[in-house]
Parts: sequence; C-alpha cells; structure tokens
Amino acid sequence: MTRSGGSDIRSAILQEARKVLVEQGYRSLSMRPLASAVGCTATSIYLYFKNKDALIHALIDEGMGMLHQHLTAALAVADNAAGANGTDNFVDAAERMRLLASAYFDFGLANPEYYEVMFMLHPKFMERYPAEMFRRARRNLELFARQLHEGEGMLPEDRHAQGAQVWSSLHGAVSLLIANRVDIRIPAEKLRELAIDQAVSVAAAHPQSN
Amino acid sequence: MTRSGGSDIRSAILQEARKVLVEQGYRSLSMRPLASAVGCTATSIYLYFKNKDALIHALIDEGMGMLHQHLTAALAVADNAAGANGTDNFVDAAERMRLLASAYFDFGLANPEYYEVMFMLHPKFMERYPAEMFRRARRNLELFARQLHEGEGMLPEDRHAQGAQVWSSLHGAVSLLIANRVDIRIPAEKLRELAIDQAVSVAAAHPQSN
Amino acid sequence: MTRSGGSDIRSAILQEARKVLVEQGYRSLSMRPLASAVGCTATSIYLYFKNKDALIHALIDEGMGMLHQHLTAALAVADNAAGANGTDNFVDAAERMRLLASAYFDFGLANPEYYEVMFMLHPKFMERYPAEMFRRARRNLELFARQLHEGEGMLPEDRHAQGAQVWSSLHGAVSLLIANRVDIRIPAEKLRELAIDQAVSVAAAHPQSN
Amino acid sequence: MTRSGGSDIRSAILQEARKVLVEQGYRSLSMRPLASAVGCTATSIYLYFKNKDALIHALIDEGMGMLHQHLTAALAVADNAAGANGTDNFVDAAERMRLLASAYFDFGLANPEYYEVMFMLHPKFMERYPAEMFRRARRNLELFARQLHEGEGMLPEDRHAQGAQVWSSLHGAVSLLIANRVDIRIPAEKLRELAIDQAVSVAAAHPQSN
DNA sequence: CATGAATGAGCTTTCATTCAT
DNA sequence: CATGAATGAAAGCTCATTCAT
Repeated sequence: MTRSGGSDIRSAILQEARKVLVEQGYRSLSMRPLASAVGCTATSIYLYFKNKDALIHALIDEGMGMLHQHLTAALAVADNAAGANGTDNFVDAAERMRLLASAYFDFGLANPEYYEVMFMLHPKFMERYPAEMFRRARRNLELFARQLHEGEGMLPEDRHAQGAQVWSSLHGAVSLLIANRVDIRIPAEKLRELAIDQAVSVAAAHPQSN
Repeated sequence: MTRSGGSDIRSAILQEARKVLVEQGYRSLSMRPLASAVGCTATSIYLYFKNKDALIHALIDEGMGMLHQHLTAALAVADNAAGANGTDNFVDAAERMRLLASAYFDFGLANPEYYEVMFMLHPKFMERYPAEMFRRARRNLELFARQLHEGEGMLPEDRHAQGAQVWSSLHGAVSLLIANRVDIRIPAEKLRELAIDQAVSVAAAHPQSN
Repeated sequence: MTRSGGSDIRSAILQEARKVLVEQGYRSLSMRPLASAVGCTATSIYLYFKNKDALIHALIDEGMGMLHQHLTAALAVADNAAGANGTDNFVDAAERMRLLASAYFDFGLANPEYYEVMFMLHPKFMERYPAEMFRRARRNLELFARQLHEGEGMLPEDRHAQGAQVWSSLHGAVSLLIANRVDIRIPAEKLRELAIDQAVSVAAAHPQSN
Repeated sequence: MTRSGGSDIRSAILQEARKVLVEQGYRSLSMRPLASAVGCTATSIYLYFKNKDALIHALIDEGMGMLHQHLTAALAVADNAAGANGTDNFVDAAERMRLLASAYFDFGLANPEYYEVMFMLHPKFMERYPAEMFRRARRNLELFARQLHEGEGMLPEDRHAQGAQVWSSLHGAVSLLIANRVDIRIPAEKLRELAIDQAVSVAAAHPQSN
C-alpha cells in the first residue's frame, strides 16, 4: 500500500514524521526539526515531498493503509471462525460488525495522533488531498456498508448511507474520546461498549449473507 | 468603520473570529489579520481578551449558550405538545429525544463555525478551558442523559454513559458532514434521518416518565 | 529631599515603582502593571510624571536622597563619637572614612536594585537626567572628597580626584557584587573588608582636620 | 553588500551588535535593526546564533579573549624587562602590577563597547552564561591574584580576595568613566593614575617572587 | 483629576520554502 | 542526490503613550 522502491531517506522521513506526529501532535510537525531528527537537511525533504502538504498527505495515506489492514484482518478472523463451525448468517453478520467496529474503535484510540490527522483535520486541508489517495481512504469506510444486508426493505443506496451512519457514530465516540471531550465520569471502556453495541444492532437488524 | 455603542467591538471580534475559524481553520486565526478584518488594531483585541486562548474560550462559551437555548426551546415544544393531548409516556420519551436530536443536529449544520470551535478543536485548548465555562458546556450534554429512563435494567450511572453515546453518535454525523468527510453520494438529509432515528431508538428502548 | 506636598497618588506610584524595582528589577518596571498595582489607571501616572523617564529620574533622585541621609547619618555618628572623647584628628579621619565607606557599601548591597538604577544605568539614559537632580546626586560623592585633607602635598583639585577614586573603588566592589560577577569562592564580606580598608588607607595617608 | 568568504557575516553581526550595544544600550539591541545594519535578514542571525542570549554571550567571550591577550602581552613585556636587568623582586612585583593594571584600564577605555558587555550587563544574563565561557572569563581575573605574594601574613585564600579587590577597584574607575559618571572636573587621566597607583600599592605591600 | 479606549511601533522567534552550488 | 545559506512572512504579545471625555 505504501509506495515502495523509494529511497531509504523517504521512508526515514515518513517514519520520523510519524513519530513526531504521534508524540507531539500535528502542530509540532515542522520541517527543520523533522529534518534534523531524520539526520538530513530540511532541503532534502523537498526532494522527496513537494511540500509539507504532500508529506502529511503521504502520512494520511499510510494511516489509511494501516487502518485498512487492521480492519480486514479483523474481518478475516470472523471469516475463519464462520468457516470453522456452521454459524448461521444472522449471528455472523452481527459478529462481523462487532469485530469491525471494535477494530475501528481500537485503532483510533491506539493511534490518536494518526486518527487526528486522518479524520480530524480542517476540511480546507483535505481539499488538496489527491483523488487517488482519496479513493484508497474510502475503501475503509465501505467496509462498514458491506456488512449490511440489502434485503428486507433496505434499498441499495440506503446501504451506503447506513454504513456511513454506523461509521459516523463510531467516529463520534472515537474523536470525542481523543479530544478529551467526554465527561471524565464516563469510562472510555463503557462508551466503547455502547458505541459498538449500537453498530452491531444496526447490522443485526439487517442480516447479510456474506 | 466607526462602531458606536457599548462594546460591540468585542462582539465584532468574536464574530469575525468565528468566520475566520470556520473558513480557514484555527491555525489561520491570527491576531493581526483578525484585527484588520474587524477594523481595529491587534493591540485592541487584547483589551477585550486576555490572549488568544481567552478569545477562543469566549467563542466556545457563547456557542454553548446558544446551543443550550436551542435545545431547551425544542424540549419546551415537546412539553407543550405532551401537555395538550394526553400522549402516553412511551411515545413522549421517543418524541422528546427526536426533537432534542433534531435540534442538536440542525444547530450544528446551521452554525458550523460555532460547532467546529465548540466540539472539534484540538484537545490542547480544552486543557486550559476554565472550569466555570466547562460547567456551562456540560449542561448541554446532560440534556441527552435526561431523556433516558433509569428503569428496566439501566443503572443510574449507565444513564450518563448512554446519554454520552447518543450525543457522540450525533456528533459523529454532524462533524463529518461539516468537515465534508461524508461521501458525496450520501445526502446529508439521509444521514441526518438515520442518525436521529438511532438516537430515538435508544430512548424508545428505555422509556422515561418525565 | 523628596518633593513633598504632592498628592497621595504620586507617592503611591513612587512607592509601588520602588517595590517593583526592588523586587523585579528595572526591566520589569512597566507602566500598566505599575498602574494596576497602585490601583489607578496607566493614564493617571502621566498626570504626575511626564513620562517613564521622569518617573525613573524621580526614583533615582529619591534614592540619592536616601543615600545621602544614610551617609550623613553615619558621619554624624562619627562626629558624636569624636566630640565625646578627645580623639585626635588622624584617627578621626580614618575612622570617619571607615564609617562613610561602610555606609556606602552597605547601602548598595542592601538596596541592590536601587543601586542599579542609581549608578548602573546606561549613560544614554542619564543624558536626560535633569541638572537639578544631578546636583543633588553629586553631593553624595563629594562626601568622600571631604574626608580627605588638602595638606601635605595634596593639591585642592587632587582632593576631588582622590575622593572620586575612593568612591569609584567602592563602586567597583559594590557593582560587581550586585551583578554577581565576583567569583563565588570569594565571600562578599571579605571583599567588603578589603575595599573599605583600602578607602581608609587613602584617608589615613591624607589626614584631615574636620 | 555581498559579503564573501567563510563566515564573516558572523563577525559582521558581532561587530554591529557591539556598536549598537555601546551606543544605545542593551535594550536597544534588537534583532531586526541589528540585521538591517549588518545587511542581512533577522532570520539569518539565527543561523549563526541560537538566540539573542547566545549572541551576547559570544560577544562577551570574544571580549574576554581579547582582554586576555592584552593582559598577558603586558605581563610578557614585564618578564622580558625583568629578565634583561637583574631587578629585584620588590620592584618587579610592583612593576608587574602597574603594567597589568594599566593594560586592564586601557583596554577598558579603548574598547568601551566590549567592556560594557563584558562587565556591565545585567546579572540576569550571567545566569545563563555557559560554564565553559565562564572559565575562560575567570582567567583574566586570576591574573591579578597571581601578582600578589602569599607571604607575610597573607593567607592563600586571601590572595584571591585581594586580587578580586584590586580588580574591582580598577573596574569601578573604568566603568564609571565609560558610563560618564565621573565629575567632568576630574580628568580621566588623573583618575587612571590614582587607580593604578592604588593597585600597585597593594602589590607592593605583598611582594612576590615570580 | 481621572478614565477607558485605542494605537503604532516594537519585541524575539519560528515557519515553510527557495536557490546557487 | 544533497547541501548551506538565505529569506519573507508571520506568529503572539507588550510597550509607552495619547486623546476625547
């Protein structure tokens, strides 16, 4: 997913940027400190990335790739389990959604700064996001729609909307937790449980075959 | 240019700050451009706000006040309607939540500039958020918990968590719509409907007497 | 010595300025914090002092007055002691210089920030010092010359020079101690002793009748 | 305008800073005017100095180096003279101190800009003065102690104190002359003579073998 | 006598970026 | 491929001072 074959320096820059991003946040990611952390000059970064935007975009892209792996890995677990015993589809759909939602939630909380740069940046910034990366990012969200069945009164176009709703609901909880906006009297664990249960309930209401 | 009256410079500053904030993001909100947009000097801003933090905090506080009015007004409508006809409690609780959720959703989309600064700013800011303002902000979120009944297997402490979950779910949809992060093939109206329905379904599962 | 009959506020300003000066140093003496410490507006200060320069000048003048009192009081002690028993002049002159030098030294170390503003400010600043105040300041230094005898090969004009040298020598020690420029292995007390001894030795070499 | 060669911009900055410092005082030494006097941008200064402190410290360090050369050169002259004829130690010690004191005095008056920044800056700066530079600075002052003999009632630890006293006495005269604080009726030459004589008399009272 | 409001100039420092080599 | 040098713009903030009331 990450463009390979590039130079070592490019990877080193991304890696260090990631580290700074995670440790100090998006605001502290500036070119010269980054360069000196990598061990090259600030000018060198521009050999590999057109500008800071491009660097961040690459970082987001990378994050989206990681999230995709994380989510598909979770679904693979579900598939294996389903394959092993002959679990019926109803349980299967709910369980798949539970695994997917849990994976999404946990990725966000485990990589808050990644999550921030991936999903909480100002829209102005995303306007410049390359279409090709955008497409890669969208795959993650489509996983949610794919867990929902189109049968029983659910129109095909509704499936996407419903998927988006499930995702947006999870995103609400994750982003508020990351931003420290949730009342401290409410344990993150409890909110996680409720948010995931809700995602599951949507999937359960609309069982899916595969 | 010449502003008359008490301290509408303060308001003008807030208003302009809000505008810049939603159009360009927080990083672009800087004192001198803000000042010149308002029509005063950068120094003057410091007559009305101790520093940039205080300015942002005032903006949040103002927004929280407006939201509170908006939400309580919506609930008042529900109360009146319930008083008129003798609707039973079940319908009542669901309907109240529908009104509350709708009001919240619509406030967000109608005042994206406020919403962004209120709920989508970097956590770093909230660390310095004054306790007194924090209390005012919390009132809004408690309205959600208050619509949920503590009966039938719902523990009192769960009520707060469940309220937070309903809120966070709505927040997810609102914030993603504001940030233009939702797939353009999904109409905002549809996502709104789904998000509100879900909030209602939580309330309906836990009917409340008042 | 300090202009009296003025308003209470003028005194309050000077008093507070002095306090800030002593506690935080010359650099931290700025008009608005000063005003708010006094309990008036920054504008009000300008009713009593033409500008910041004038305020500082008044402070210096005040300090010079204090120093003068301090020094003459020390000499008065010497006079009384000399009047009581019939001490001869030689001892008298040396003892008077010891008291004078000690008093000068101690004033400096006891009021370092005063001393700084009185004697260690940039010359540029003193260019604007009013002549009338300058004359008052000079009286302090003349006290040193006055302890030196004009006899025995000392020309009258040399007396002033010698007085200035004694003073400058003391000033060297005081100012370096204040500025923390003296090696920490050398106790201030020891340097004081040596500096005062030296001043005394100059006076002893040139006995004076009164 | 276009400067060639290695890093004479660094020197140009130091030189200009020195000039501003003596003409206008520390408070007037600000980065942008300094830069434009040098002929570069304010940002460029930060390529050569970490910050304003480091710039000042470099200035002090440079001055201390110059002073050290000046003083040791003067002592070398004394050594040569002593080697030529078989002057006895008493005269030698006194003469050495006279040369040292004269050299110190003349350095101060010849390089007021250096002297001011070296010895007359606010103590706040010295707090941040790097230890390594501090050691270099101390060598200058130790030269004074080294001219004083540890015999005849002078304890070894007193030698340092006595050296400091000689230095502080000279410093008093130099700094007051530089700061224009000495009564204009007293010729600088006269004060110089008296101050140096006094330094010599201390050394003469405590003859030294080497 | 006193003030609230306002200002212009200034501060140190950091930023992303470019260009000649 | 890589660099050192340099830059313009901008940041948040404080300063002494003025003016109309």
